[in-house]
Amino acid sequence: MTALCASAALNAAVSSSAYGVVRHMRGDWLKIWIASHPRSTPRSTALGSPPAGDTWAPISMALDLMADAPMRVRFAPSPTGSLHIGGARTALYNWLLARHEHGTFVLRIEDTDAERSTPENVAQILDSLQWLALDYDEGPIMQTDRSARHQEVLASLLAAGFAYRSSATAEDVKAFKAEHGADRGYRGENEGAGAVRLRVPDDGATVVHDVIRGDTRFEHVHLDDPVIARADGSVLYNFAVAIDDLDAGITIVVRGEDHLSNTPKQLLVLAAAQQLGLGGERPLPVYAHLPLLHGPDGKKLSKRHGAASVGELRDAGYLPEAIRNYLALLGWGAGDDETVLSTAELVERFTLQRVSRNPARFDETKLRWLNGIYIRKLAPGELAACLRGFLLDQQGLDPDLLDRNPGLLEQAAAISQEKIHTLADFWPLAGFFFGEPELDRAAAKRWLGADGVAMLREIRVDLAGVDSFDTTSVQGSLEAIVARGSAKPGAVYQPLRVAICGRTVSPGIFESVALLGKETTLRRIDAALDRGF
RNA sequence: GCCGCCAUCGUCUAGGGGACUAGGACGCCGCCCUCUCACGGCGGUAACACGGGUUCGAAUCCCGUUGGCGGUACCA
Repeated sequence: MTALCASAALNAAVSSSAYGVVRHMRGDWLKIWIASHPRSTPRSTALGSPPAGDTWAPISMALDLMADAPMRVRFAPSPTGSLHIGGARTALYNWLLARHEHGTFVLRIEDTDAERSTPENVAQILDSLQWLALDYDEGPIMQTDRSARHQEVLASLLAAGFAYRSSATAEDVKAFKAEHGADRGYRGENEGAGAVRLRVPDDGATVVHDVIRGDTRFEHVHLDDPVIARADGSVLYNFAVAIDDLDAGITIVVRGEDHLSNTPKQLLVLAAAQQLGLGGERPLPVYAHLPLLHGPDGKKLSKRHGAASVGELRDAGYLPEAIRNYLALLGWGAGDDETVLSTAELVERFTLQRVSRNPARFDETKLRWLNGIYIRKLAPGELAACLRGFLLDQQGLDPDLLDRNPGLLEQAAAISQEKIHTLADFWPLAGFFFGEPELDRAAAKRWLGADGVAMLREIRVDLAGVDSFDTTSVQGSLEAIVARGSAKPGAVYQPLRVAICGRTVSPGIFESVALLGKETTLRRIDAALDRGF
């Protein structure tokens, strides 16, 4: 009992040191927030009495550990597909935590599923992380590279009787439950051959110390003996993840809530390894299970939900910093009413205590809004650089189109900046600066009727007489037309807009005409006139 | 089925016994600005899942119900 308390306190102290969060100090005892939800009512403990529960640790022990137990976190994606938004959010939270605490961020690739893991997926995940600017300090550790160590531990577990070989099938497990009750965990026999199962004791329970959810208790009697290695000896997730986290010295495992139910199995593996002295002096990690991300319909996020992967977000024209900001807000809040937070501010303010327990829906409209904010924050030159990369790499545009006229992209970017929400919005709005636009028939019908054509003739005459053709002079010329006629401003500007860009929407008309230049503007007016409506 | 997690506006959230007539942001609606679209400004719409209990007092603590989600693979 005493030993149990001490080891729990040890864990608590280590994890606490990792965040540097100490709730209370009383005498020789220090209260740590990990064992119950940080925002829950503190457990009452009489002054001077021995600490109740496992939220208290001796101060001396904690201080010792704090000194040399820096936080180590990891992100461990499985390369069975591209990096999805949920994975990106998990990576971001780990990264923010590591940077906030000056800890270490380890990347591990969980490729033990040879059937579904591919090098292409690994490359894509690495690329997505790099694009999001989530840099790691160690790794990538390939899980398959660690098979020697896995085999070593597996053999020890087998030899010591913590695990056994069994040929039991899913049907056997079902039959067992039919006989012993649906809530009774499966227990097998050592057959000396077959898959390796971990032996779960019937009595007792494993408690997951979760810094977001508090303690979650899993009664052993309900737990199946988990299969930890295939019949061919290759190890499975719940085994490999536990050993790898232990060996990497991970102090806190931050991952999706879908792993919560698996955690007791991993803890049981860890406990067995520790009893065999296979983990050195290292304390076990504590856990933080993040709420899941759902699609707009409340279902699990999938390919059907539009931009579900980081690559698709990139193709849709979102900026990495906007994505980091938005993803951070999905399950975490700064506590005040701030929603626009730069990455530096995120690092500064991020703590696990403020992570929500509720699942969140991925809603692209808010991301669009945030992305617009970040686009407007960019200097025109920076925006032009972003646009150039996007148009060339994501949209496969011919570089000649952009480079034919040096400086044009930056100027077009400058006058489009407050009108676009994503990089993808730019070309439909401002592509007419770079080549002949397509004419929108509805726009022509509305604005290039008899009145429009007459107005266009008048505009053509006046603009032909403008010499310097900068924004100011163009504006003066066009406003003069409005002033001397009885037409509303729109009756002057819209026909001209449709003539030069083919549609009713464009950047400011004065800026657009000036940037397009006198020659092109007049030519497009003539073309519209010739077309005859 | 079993085991577990979760439950505040349509969405993301603030809230942790009295400060709640429940705050902010996105969206939506209206007005202002205005050459279009945007941007910006102002205003509005809209939520404590339900039922018990504890308490002088519950969005907040407890229990139950309902609902959602996850796990239950020789996947991760």
